[in-house]
Amino acid sequence: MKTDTNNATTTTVYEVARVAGVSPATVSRYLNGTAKISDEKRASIEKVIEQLNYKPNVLAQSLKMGSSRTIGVLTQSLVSGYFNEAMTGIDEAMKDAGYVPLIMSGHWHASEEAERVELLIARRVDGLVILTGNLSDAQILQYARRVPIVAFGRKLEGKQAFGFCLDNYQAACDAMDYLIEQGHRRIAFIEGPPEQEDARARLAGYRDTLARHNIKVHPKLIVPGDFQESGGLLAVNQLLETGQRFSAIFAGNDLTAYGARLALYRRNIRVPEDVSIIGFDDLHSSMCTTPPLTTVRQPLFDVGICIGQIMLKMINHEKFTVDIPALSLVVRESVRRIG
Amino acid sequence: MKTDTNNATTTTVYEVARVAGVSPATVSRYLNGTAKISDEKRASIEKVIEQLNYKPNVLAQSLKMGSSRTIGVLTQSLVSGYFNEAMTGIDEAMKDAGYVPLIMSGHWHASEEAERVELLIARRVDGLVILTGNLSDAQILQYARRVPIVAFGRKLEGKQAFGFCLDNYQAACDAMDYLIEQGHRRIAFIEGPPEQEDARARLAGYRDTLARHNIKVHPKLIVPGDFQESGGLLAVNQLLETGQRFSAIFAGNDLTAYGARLALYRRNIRVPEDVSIIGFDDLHSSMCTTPPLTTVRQPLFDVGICIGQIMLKMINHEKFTVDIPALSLVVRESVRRIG
DNA sequence: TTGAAAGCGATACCAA
DNA sequence: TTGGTATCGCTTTCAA
Repeated sequence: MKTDTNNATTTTVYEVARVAGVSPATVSRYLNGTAKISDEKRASIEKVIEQLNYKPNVLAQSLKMGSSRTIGVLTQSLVSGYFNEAMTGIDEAMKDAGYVPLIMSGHWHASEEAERVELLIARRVDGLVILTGNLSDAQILQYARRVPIVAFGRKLEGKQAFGFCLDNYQAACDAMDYLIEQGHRRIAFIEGPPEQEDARARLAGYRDTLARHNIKVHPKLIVPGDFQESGGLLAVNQLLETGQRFSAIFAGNDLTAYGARLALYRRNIRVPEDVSIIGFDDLHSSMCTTPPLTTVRQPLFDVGICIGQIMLKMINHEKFTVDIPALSLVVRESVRRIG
Repeated sequence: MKTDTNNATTTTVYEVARVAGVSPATVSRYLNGTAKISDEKRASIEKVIEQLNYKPNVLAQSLKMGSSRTIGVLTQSLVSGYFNEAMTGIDEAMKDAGYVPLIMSGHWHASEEAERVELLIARRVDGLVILTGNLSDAQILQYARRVPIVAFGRKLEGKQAFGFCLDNYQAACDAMDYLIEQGHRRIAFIEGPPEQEDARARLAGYRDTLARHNIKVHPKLIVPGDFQESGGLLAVNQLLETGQRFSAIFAGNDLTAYGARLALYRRNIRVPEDVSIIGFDDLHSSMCTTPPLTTVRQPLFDVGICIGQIMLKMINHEKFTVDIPALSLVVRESVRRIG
């Protein structure tokens, strides 16, 4: 009942073999270089392939070989500069090995993430990359029994599973040290979603560094955010409306910093003359904000490369060691020395 | 010589059938609801599937059905907010129909694009979406003989091909009308890459609108850019260094506007008090620049939805009509009324 | 309603 | 070096 989608009849190894006067096995051997072929047949096959514009059906190959040369990537947002920088690295690291990423987004929603993972597995991806998200470690380990997994944004070690994260805590400490070194004492902090490990680590870095410098942690200076611009905007409004005094803001991430900066702009509070801002992530656009944002650089591209390399090793059952990329403070112009 | 990648033996319809005491055909029928099944067998199958945690092999299904339920998307950058907003729309539009996007990037390089397209076709995607890029229309039409194509960023009409673009020219005219209405006469324009149709259309809109208002088109006010922040920065530097006078800048796109804004900031030129800026694209972050950027909104998400819907129709050989989303000016705070 | 078997397009083993 | 053929996991006639 169903008509062919493609008008042109697809050419197959059989077709090529027939026209070239050889067996399909030989054509396959030619394609994969699996065995020596007489020059005569080789020439013939080459000609026919050219002439018929034959392209092997990857689906059939995958089925037969038990490997789709595809690796599934579960991201949380197709539009996030943060995730997409990592995606680029993954793609870069795997493409030379002939792997193609199949990307799906879980939108930070555990049940949707689980659904996507099942979809990816059903498509027989050779490996799975999970970029943060809300799945439990137990669930991931469970999936790892079906497919090798490398996760980013959580520590994980298992039979076919490996996960790592960057040292957000240390980087937050460094950022705070910098702020304090620049003379800031009353520093506001805009949180990220508490269910995200990274967000908690940054907050911890904030608190601990203050404590280490014997600066009182003022609870009113810690305001909730959501890692989005709107959260940053609201947070600063709240800070201002409740009359807090602060000379600097440590935003949970760059997006938050953007929102915070806008809230300040609205009230004619200058950055960095009146208030300093420091972010976290170093999104591409942070280079061009007004003023350019001082922030913590997350080397996401390198993370992606790293993920890809581990994935490759795992797929090939090779041992691997990991060199986790380091976070670093990038000083631009949104923080001013005071006092 | 090669060991199984997956430790667990994959369960198949045969396995399920054997355990459930039915034929594989019946299991398949159950899976697809292709025929009535006795309650008894149905229950039995259900139980076994559950117990064996059976998931159909999509690869095998695809091979058999001649459809991979995958649609290839050729984008130009994995990190571009511009493209990714469209991606989201495409994903949204197609996922309910069970289609999954397979994304590859051509990086604005015709030969790489061609390579990716071949890869996508080899994977037997059911359809292909081409987001702008540098392939020739002829090449695309050629590919369309093998797979249905919908292209964005070019007008195209063919047997299995359809392409559309947004009216960049008209939107550029609108933006210019707005600037002029606000009293601006000396308006600088930062170009995009001339090989991109959109860039040319915007420039044409700039020129023509000026002409229509009997305002002299001053060649020195038109400076090259590259649709990146750096291009915008350089362009403004050039403008300033060659001593041009201008009260407003029409940036070829938002990224360019960001760079331009930074160049101005560096020289203590205020926006919009001293110079107004208008962008094009309305990237998400343009909402939060300082000041928020007045720009032309490209409804990329809607474009994505539109692309997805057309794709679906094409795959199903249904007629379709297209309602091309409109561009619109979004007035924020980067343009000031003068004179 | 059900089962047997052919076939999707490739690969690789076994013989020759 | 080559060819014949079984097989990957599934769907779908065709018969029963």
